[in-house]
Amino acid sequence: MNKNCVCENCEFRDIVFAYLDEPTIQELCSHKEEQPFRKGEIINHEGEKITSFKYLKSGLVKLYRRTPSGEEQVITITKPFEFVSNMNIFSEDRYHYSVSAVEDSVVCTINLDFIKALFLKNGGFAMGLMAKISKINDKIITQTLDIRQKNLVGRVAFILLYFAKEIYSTRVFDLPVSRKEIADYIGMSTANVIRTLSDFKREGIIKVVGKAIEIVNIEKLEIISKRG
Amino acid sequence: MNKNCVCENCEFRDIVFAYLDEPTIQELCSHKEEQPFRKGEIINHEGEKITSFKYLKSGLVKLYRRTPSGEEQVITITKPFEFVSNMNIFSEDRYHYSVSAVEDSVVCTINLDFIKALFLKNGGFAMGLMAKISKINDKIITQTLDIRQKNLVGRVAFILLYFAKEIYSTRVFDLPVSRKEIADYIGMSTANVIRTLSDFKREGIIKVVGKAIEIVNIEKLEIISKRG
DNA sequence: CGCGGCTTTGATGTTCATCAAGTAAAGTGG
DNA sequence: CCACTTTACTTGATGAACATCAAAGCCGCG
Repeated sequence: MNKNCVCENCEFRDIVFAYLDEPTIQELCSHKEEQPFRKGEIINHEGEKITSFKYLKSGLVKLYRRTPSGEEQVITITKPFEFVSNMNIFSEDRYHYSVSAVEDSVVCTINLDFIKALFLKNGGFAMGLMAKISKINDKIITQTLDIRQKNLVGRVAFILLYFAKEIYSTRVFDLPVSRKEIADYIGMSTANVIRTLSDFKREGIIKVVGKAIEIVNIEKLEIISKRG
Repeated sequence: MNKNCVCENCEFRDIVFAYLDEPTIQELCSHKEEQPFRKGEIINHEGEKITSFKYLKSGLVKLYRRTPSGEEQVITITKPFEFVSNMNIFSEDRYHYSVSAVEDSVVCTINLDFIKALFLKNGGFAMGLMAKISKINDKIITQTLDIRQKNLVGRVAFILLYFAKEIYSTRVFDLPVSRKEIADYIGMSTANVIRTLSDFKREGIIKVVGKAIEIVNIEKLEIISKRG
């Protein structure tokens, strides 16, 4: 199984596994495997069979699907302990969406049958997991609706604020994705995403050097995002 | 509680309550209340406290929210046994979205604490409910992504097919919503929804008289929806 | 039978995608 | 480590798609 079982310090315990007693956690831990992924690697693939329960321990991942016409639609980009690949483990036997690492990431994997058995046995665990998965689904739906409602500049502002506030908690960060991926995220063309970033730069709202972003005037960006 | 407890014939038993034994179902039934809603009435309101578990027994409902700027965003329109108001009963204490009846509807209501207790006690029930809620969330996300990817005509075609296939299972039906509500659903302007319907009519793909719709050439509509 | 809301259509303008062409950056093989 | 190749980024010009505005028709309801 895994070499160094450091589940003791895992944030996840507080969230979903809070209801488990020590022996169960030990057993869970012995069923667990940690898997590292490099930036760009695919964690799971649309259509693949779901055989394990996975959650992101560290890094950053992108949830996406491919449209019939072959383009990529980014559904969300999310950080540790939001196990986006697992939204339908109880309702489907195959993944509906793909997940890939947009930064070097570590994923913890537990046999799905083990989790299901635990779910059946332990009501508190079941409820914690249900709450967590509902929250994630809700976040995705809300974000999608928020984006849909905005125009181009509003969307770009929104996504910059999302990275700054939700993901990195700092006004200075490196974009983890390409301009095209941002475009696929907010449903715009790549050219116009770049154009809008250039506009923001010209107006002194942000500083951009390649992937490096600094939000200079966050208030203005908030206004643009809201008004958009 | 309720006068005539006809839960025996409720389709819901097969879905979520399949795991419950007869006494529990009887108890559940005695906790249940049926509530009728007229077309247009609000079933629950964004921001309201969630105090009960609700599911749609008959009719048709619209899940929506109001944007900061006051416009309505329709999230989905759905039929019985897809209890859309309950997607976050385990993760939030207030509704994030509003639900209203777009046709005369009957909603079954069960005290939330009772459901939660059952969820904790009965693993099978918990799993059934989890699967159901996941499925609904997934359906909403998939539909939103499908719509987002299409252009105007594709979206209108998609929504007509949705009513014809998913909701009414017939090529001839009455639109349960106004043109504006369709526009709010697919994220387009009302005028352009109407224009597109007129175009379809002119091309002989559909017949439209007020709210009455007949899909004449369903194959063509499918092509438009897919290509859109 | 007249009033108000929903629907319809045309005209106009804005927003945004697409195309093209050029530049920078990042791999890749010798 | 450098030349080469490829991929990502950038900007401008153009046109298509779509929203908005306005005016008129329709329909249900008091």
